[in-house]
Amino acid sequence: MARSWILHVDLDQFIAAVELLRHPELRGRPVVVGGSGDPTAPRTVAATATYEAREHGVHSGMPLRTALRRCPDAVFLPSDPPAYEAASERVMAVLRELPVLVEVWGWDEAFVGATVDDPEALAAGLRAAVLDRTALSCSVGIGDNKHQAKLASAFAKPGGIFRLTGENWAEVMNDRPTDALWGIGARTAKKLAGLGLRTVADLAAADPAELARAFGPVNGPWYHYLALGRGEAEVVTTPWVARGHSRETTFARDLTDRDAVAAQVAELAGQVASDAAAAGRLCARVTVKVRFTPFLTRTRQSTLPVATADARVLTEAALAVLGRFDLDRPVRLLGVAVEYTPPEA
DNA sequence: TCTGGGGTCCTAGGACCC
DNA sequence: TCTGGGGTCCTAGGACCC
Repeated sequence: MARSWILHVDLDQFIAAVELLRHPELRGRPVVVGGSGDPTAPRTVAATATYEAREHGVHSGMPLRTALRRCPDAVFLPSDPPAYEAASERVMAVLRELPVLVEVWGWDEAFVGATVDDPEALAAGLRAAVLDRTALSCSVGIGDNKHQAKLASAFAKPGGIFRLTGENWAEVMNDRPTDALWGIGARTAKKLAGLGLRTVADLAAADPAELARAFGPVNGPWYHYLALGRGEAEVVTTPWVARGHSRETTFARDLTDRDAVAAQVAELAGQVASDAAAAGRLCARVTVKVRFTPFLTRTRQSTLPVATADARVLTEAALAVLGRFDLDRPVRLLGVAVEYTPPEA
């Protein structure tokens, strides 16, 4: 009997796979992608690493200098976001040609909604179509909702299909730590453990009211809901409307000069303004972010009297916000973020 | 492992208003 | 004048995700 399913399509090693299509001679070699491709650049991290590089202990998020130490034979490639964006669009276009609902969820993943008898057959069809048309491999998770489908695709990697529904949820998930759930990370897992809740089963059996006291009225009950295997089940096909936008830069060497700091903030504000104008959006609020050495991050924000995408106005506002910081320590990062007004109807 | 860049949503406290 | 209850907006920070 046909019923509705949520599938999560997750491209395998997406960035690395795109790079290997462009550089087939590197197949089988350890490859690390990140920054401008210079592994000696400080304060630069890996966007991804191939399985061959992972065997040497390299992983995404690792400083390139560390990756170079661990795997001196690795090939280091610069990150090329426009290429990944283009590859992503080709994949999503393939999915949209199929008789399913498609909700894009970032560069390398999408949720698919369909009503079918045999979801494994649909998943195999999606995988084959993507591989045939783009030469990229993906894994597919099948669930009753997005949360289950998302976890299922991770179990399916690489290049497989896995079904996680209400039927096998407890069997598959109950003994796993709480941070196996999508939306519970290391910090929350630790706090849960402090309450004696270590596994998904523990959390599923917990009192939502007690969780609300510890984590807030929305988050607490939400964690309980996740532990039961529940989640959003509606596939939204309308394009995502960004809530805001930001630009930030980590400097290879700390900034200590006030004027240099102000100049960088003005530069970032100008970029954000032109991004907003290009997107046809207005900015309602400006936030300046300063990361001091060592790694102490502070933000200050202000609501604009009138929403705008005017570069001069945004730059002045950002500089005024910057003026509220104590710039008494070396600065390693500066950022400017804006919150958009909802788009005109 | 001296720790990127770009997002989203929630929380808590205070201001302010009726 | 020893003092309620609620609603909304603003700000700073935290957590999580890719």
